Amino acid sequence: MSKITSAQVAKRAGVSQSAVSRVFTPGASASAKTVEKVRQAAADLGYRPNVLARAMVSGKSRIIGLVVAYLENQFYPVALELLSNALQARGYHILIFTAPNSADDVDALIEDLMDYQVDGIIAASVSMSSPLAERAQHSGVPVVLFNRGQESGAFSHVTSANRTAARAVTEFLLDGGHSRIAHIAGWQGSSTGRDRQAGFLDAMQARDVQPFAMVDGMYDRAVAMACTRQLLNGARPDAIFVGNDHMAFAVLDTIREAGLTPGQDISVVGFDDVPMAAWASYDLTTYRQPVNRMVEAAVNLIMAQIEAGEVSPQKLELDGRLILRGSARIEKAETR
Amino acid sequence: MSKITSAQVAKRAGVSQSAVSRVFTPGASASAKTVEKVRQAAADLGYRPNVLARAMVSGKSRIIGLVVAYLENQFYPVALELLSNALQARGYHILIFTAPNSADDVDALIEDLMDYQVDGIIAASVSMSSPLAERAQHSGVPVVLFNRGQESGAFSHVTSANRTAARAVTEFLLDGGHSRIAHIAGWQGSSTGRDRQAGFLDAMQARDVQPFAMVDGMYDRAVAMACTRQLLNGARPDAIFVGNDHMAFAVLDTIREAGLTPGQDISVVGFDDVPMAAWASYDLTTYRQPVNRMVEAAVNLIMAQIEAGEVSPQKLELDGRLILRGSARIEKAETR
DNA sequence: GACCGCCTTGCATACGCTTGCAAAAAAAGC
DNA sequence: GCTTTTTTTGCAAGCGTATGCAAGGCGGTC
Repeated sequence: MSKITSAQVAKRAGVSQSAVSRVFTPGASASAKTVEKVRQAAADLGYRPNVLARAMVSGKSRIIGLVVAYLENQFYPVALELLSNALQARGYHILIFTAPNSADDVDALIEDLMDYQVDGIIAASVSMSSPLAERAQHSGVPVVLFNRGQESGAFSHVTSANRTAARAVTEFLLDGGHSRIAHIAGWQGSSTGRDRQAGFLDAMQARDVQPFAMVDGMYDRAVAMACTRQLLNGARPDAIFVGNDHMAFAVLDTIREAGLTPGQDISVVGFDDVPMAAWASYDLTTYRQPVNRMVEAAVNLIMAQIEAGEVSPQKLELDGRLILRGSARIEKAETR
Repeated sequence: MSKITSAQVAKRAGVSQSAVSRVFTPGASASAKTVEKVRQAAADLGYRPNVLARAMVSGKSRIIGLVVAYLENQFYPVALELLSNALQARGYHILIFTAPNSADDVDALIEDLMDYQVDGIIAASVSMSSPLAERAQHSGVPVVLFNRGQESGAFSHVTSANRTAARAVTEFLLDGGHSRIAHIAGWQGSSTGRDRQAGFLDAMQARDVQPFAMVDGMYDRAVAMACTRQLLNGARPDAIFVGNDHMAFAVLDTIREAGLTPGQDISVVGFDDVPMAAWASYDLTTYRQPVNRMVEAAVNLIMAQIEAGEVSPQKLELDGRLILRGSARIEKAETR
């Protein structure tokens, strides 16, 4: 019922309020016996410093705003958990904002977010509008884009080396003897979707082979299924490179629904390597994004920006690797 | 860079700071022209009220602490998203705390949580220790348990009618002509795990049939797989009722791995009806928890407690329904 | 035109804490 | 023991906002 304040603790310990504050402020000076008296009194009363009040005067809330969408894609819950743990370990916590679809709403949401005086913003799977960029920049709140790039140099971001990775995936399929390769791309409104598609095209052009088909799967299960049905109609591709695992599962389901066997009749490769990709029912060959390292990098970036103040934005691209499983035929020579 | 304060807006608008405050406080009185002047000045300067400062004086932070674990179980990301949206719609936001395993750590974490002066706590898939209960109670912070019950009358909670539901599931299997029914239970350290197991036993005893086997799957994929392998060894069950979908997927994978066909050789029924259960590769018959209604109820509960202050804890149990899919054989007569 | 009541507005204070400053106390040096 | 240096401590001023209170402004009534 009652909130205990530092003043109450001070009275009980027979010291001044500021003494109490100093005891609970790391790096402040206090004699051993003051510390002892205060600790005791605090324990008796069940006192804990009020983070909000502290935030007001210090200007640091120890809150990181996380904007997230696509939570149905397992990649994000996983990343969320890792991010939360990493930040908790450093004394920060995550205030969640689930992103709506329209860009306008995202702007409103970020405003909302900044009202909380967050120390930093991590935007996962969300692009930011330019006016917004200005706002954040102007308020001096560091922003890190996670798993999404930004051409305009305003923000830091951390992604996979999507283009290179997609190129590697495509080369793997070509090496596997596939010649009719389709690409169900990630949403073309996102940098990841575009970059992976570009990598796909890079590889195809380098080998001088025409894409069998290329469509935008919108990172959506239903759309991916519809695309797949379309592809299976008539002359079929012998391989499909899918923009992420979430869609790849839909593709696999659809292929089976058509009575075909993935990895045999058609090869399928995804992107992300979410835990589910390893589950027997899907057994999806996919490019593993290094989530752990991505999270670590994102956290380091935002911490550096918070602590150092002005830091020039960094664009980090991390390498992952292709994980071979059963959903895609493998080059003869490579078969062990 | 610069934070705009209400005082700056006041100066520009030629009014007092309190006038500015009143314009941004719903339900406060201000003349049309003051409102106009202030709004204009605020827009010019890009002013937004500081939520933290507001929280300090009003004592309401508009932050809800959410403690969550098991994010790899799709049920929780889904619930998280719904919760976040529902709360955002009411002007609240979620501060995330990912729960560790040990109970001690949970306590530490809640302390941590209360430092942020959250207006309420929603604990999903987490039990709370008694000392903690006292702390929260004493601080007057409403707590709602989500998808987990609590015998001690301290907190509100919202769950499915787990026992009844599990009983219905089991009866469905019995009606389907199964006689060697095993139960891979949810973690027996959780109320949901225990209640569902109790419901299973209720049904079995009512029909006077012995469980083929009953083991604790710990809500863990690996454990569930191990249990399943064990069960498939030698004389097999003809049906397995699994404590949640997350484990049920593991069971299905394991059954297939053994060369058997779920729904034909062995029936499998899960609990939750996460989106993935409907995916073709799993096609899992399962009991649908009414997540939408559960979330709605949890939000209403916590709001009521926040606004009304002292409210006697409510224990809500919502009904869901069995969703028939391909993973379990159906009673002859019911086959359409 | 004087009087009454109501809506607006500014003043001042409080919320719980940190922190610069200067005084007091303790430690160190001779 | 006395001065100098260092550490500890209390005082007081904020941080940005909400709000009770009293003064001011306004229209309406007779």
